[in-house]
Amino acid sequence: MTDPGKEPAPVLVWSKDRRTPRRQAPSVEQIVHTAIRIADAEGLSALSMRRVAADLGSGTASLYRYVASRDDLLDLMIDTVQGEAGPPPLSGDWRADLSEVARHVRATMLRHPWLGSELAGRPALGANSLRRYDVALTTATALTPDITLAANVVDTVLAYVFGTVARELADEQARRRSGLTEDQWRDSVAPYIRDVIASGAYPQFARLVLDAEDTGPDQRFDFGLACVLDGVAARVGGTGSAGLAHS
Amino acid sequence: MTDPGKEPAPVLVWSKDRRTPRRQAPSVEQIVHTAIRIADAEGLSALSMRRVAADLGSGTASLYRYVASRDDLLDLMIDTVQGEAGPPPLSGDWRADLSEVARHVRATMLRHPWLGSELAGRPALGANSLRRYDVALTTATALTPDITLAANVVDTVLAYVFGTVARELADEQARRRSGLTEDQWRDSVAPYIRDVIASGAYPQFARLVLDAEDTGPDQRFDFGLACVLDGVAARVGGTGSAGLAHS
DNA sequence: CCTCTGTTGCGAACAGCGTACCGCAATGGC
DNA sequence: GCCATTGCGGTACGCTGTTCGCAACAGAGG
Repeated sequence: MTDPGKEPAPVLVWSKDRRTPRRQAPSVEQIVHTAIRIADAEGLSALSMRRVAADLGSGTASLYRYVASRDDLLDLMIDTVQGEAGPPPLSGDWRADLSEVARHVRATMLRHPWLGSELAGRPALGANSLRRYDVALTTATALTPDITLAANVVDTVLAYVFGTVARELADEQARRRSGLTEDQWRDSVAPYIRDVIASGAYPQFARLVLDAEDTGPDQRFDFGLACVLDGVAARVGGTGSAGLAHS
Repeated sequence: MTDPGKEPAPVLVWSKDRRTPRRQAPSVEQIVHTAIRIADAEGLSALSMRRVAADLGSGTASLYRYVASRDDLLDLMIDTVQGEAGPPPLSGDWRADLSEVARHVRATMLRHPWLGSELAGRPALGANSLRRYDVALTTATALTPDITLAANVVDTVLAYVFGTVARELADEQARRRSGLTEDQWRDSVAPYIRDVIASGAYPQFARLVLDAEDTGPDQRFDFGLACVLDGVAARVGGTGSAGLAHS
């Protein structure tokens, strides 16, 4: 450690190595895949440009040759992930097909827990997102030829799916952010919930916590989806376009 | 402007003023309100601890006497905003009341565009959020006494609301992030959409863009909400507990 | 084979972030 | 009028996204 970093001192020619063996170009796909891997494994907060570059073995600034900004990278990650499972086969039965689309979306979000928070503030205009949307629209046109109505149906179903899965993910996300283990987290939330119940200000919530039989997230999802599809069927089903009648 | 910021140069004793007149304590409420104002006006990206402190006229480090971290501040902001409108009056008609709750939630999210992205990754356990949830549960118990089922109903409705409004906000959020004006944004999106349609790969989406009559976000919201409530009524309405029958 | 030129990698620097430490000034009690 | 206590906030650390400009290479032309 003889006087580190004070004198640049032109090194002897023969002692300077060829820096790095000139890594091959990372390419956009590699960057995006690496970023997705990091976000999946360690959460969005661990996803920095420096980190991606390090995992790729390249310099940080090099990434900007392929991706304009971190924001663009996130958009690319989202769209890549939307396309990772092929489109589901369509049976022609609109209800089964829309269910399948919904389950697909949920599976994608659960596989990539960062999707929920990231998708919230962005319009999904990527090629894969659009393909998914187009498939969903196709299934809905089996219910009604009116494209406006079909879009309303698809939007309703997808909104339900997104909202539900976002809440499913919220707990795990918060725990991860806090850095606690699952047990520590439970032990830190439990006393608060106990106080909330003991306060008596939230009687129904208390009843829910104490009495409810937890049916598990899958059943909850299926229940809500069934409700939404029932409602769509009731409101759009028979008629061609009387769907906008109110309440 | 004589050589600004180059020489610290110990100032003469009599020229050093009493620094700052010792501002009064900011208090948690003031901090949270200031933060909300900044986020509402300039977006989440403009919300930094330094910025909040500056707007409050206090030192940055002082905030940490009242708020443990930026993350805690965000949680406090969320819960404050959830409580800013009193609970809606309950009529006893579950459908009208649940609609009212849904409209309330939407109004809150639209008033604070940052709520969408922030709420996505957090469980809402604050006092005001819990009160809202409790009110929603109460309205649902008018539909069914089964608390588990009532919670499923409420979760379904709220998931739809959250998902829909999140998408409503997404466009505006993206535009804001890009820093473009509304016109610039439109001009930058339009050619892409044109290309997408011209590609022919998304026929239904193309049909939607070209043929659909835009009914406006309010009507879209009401349509989806009516669907969800229809579905809930169909699945829970008459029976007491047969709600989990599938598909 | 050499040189010249366009492309690409990336070190270093910059502004700004959240947060921890701790000296110092103002305040309350005597 | 003095001192002990309190708590504000300047400063600093390590991190972030992003830019600039040079170094190193590839391929073409002589």
